[in-house]
Amino acid sequence: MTQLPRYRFAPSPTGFFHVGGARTALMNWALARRQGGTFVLRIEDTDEARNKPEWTDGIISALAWLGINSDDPHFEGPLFQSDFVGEHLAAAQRLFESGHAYYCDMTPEDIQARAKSEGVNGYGGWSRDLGIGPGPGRALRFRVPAGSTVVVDLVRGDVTFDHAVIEDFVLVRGNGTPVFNLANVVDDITMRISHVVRAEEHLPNTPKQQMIWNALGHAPPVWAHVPVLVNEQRKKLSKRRDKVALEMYRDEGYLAPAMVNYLMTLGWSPGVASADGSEIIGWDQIEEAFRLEDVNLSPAFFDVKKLVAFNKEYTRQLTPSEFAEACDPFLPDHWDRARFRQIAPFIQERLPVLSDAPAWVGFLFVDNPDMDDEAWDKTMSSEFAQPLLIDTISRYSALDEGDWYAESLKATLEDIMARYDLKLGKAQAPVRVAVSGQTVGPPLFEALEVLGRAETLHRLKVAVDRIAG
RNA sequence: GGCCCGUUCGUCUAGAGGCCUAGGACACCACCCUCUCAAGGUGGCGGCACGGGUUCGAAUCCCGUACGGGCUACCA
Repeated sequence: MTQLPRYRFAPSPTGFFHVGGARTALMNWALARRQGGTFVLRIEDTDEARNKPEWTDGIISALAWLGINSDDPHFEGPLFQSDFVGEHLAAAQRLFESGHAYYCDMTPEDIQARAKSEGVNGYGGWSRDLGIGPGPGRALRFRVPAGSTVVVDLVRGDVTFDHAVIEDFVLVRGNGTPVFNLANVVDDITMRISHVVRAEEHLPNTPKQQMIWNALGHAPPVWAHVPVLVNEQRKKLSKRRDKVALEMYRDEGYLAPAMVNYLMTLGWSPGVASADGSEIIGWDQIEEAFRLEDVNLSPAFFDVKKLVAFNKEYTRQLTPSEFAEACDPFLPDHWDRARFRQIAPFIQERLPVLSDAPAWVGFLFVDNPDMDDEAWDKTMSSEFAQPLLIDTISRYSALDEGDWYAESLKATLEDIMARYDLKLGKAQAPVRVAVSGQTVGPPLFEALEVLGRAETLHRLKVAVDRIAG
């Protein structure tokens, strides 16, 4: 009987969800689903995290945003490492009884002092044959045997670690609490995890964990260590230096499918799955094509510029109503949503991120648009600006409300500009700045249509007065 | 310091000894299109870290060097 694969994702709650974690979660998710297996979410909850359940909620909602839904049949959890302490300790006891572990009464200070006086590095297995029994303050250490461990890794191949450089590491602290490596392995064993896919930084832990698996009488899982994500300095993305919180990208209006797609292209390529050479590829195809064997070995730079390019592409693919709805959370509450829906199609293919929406169309929702002084000076200093605006006012005034449409507004301005021997590109500039306060924005005439006759004429007059004054 | 991992355009990658005059995507530049900005089109810039092998032939295999990274807790 072959067991269905069980992938586990084990984030530690820290108050935000790291984009690197998002990527490994996505990889686990793709594999678990394609193979009909399970994605197990196990929270490595520390004391601090246990007192802050909102941290865990944050992880779950971040995963849901990515499309990893906890009500999907392939999803299991969340389970909490702290719920398994009993198993951890039972396993420790077995390890002690079978001789794979021994008690040590040296404190970290003792070890340091000893190492110094003996001129050695680290612990050195001083208590391993002393036959010390359990007791307060005594740590349980793993008896690392002679030899070496080969970690068979799906992305990196075989990696050999010489036991000579692995200390007799601690399994249970002097205070009786299990340590990460033990807890990790025991959790995975009790949950019958078959595949451990995680970031490369865990690779040095792996031989220790594999020894525990073996000592407990189990064959180790399939390992896969994917490269870390780095910043432009090629350092691992860190909370302090870099923008790593997935939530921040979500809150700025990056689309989840864009983020998912982008994250998956880091260290992996859809290859032939993408016939036209584009890296824009849907989740279904990712799920179908993703293979750990194809993951690159070197760290990948998290490039926000490219993320933005993906985001624009995904934004464009939205239907107009989907787009308007997606923008909604980023709009001030008092804005007229019907009016926004009118202009939305014209900014849809222009927005880098959804949170930019208010800046693009804000002039349509306020009484007095903010005037960009630089834009004003640059545009209104031309000699044709004032006369052209005056002509525009008079010709636009002649238009009835019933004729106040983008096409007629455009035709009228084209008529005017001919007299000044201007191209539309030049002629529209003073009007645009007068009305919106900016040199860039949505298509002018559509915006004027939305703005309305009265307000447009008012703003044009204000501008003429300002030039005169 | 020790152990481990890595190194193809600026960035993400394709590339499993001849298909490579090293392909694509993002970025950048130019031109076209165009009511600004986008989008789209065309073109351009730009790379196998270095040195030795192996081979008729190496981006691809081996060794070394350099550089980068990760880990080095009774943290997780």
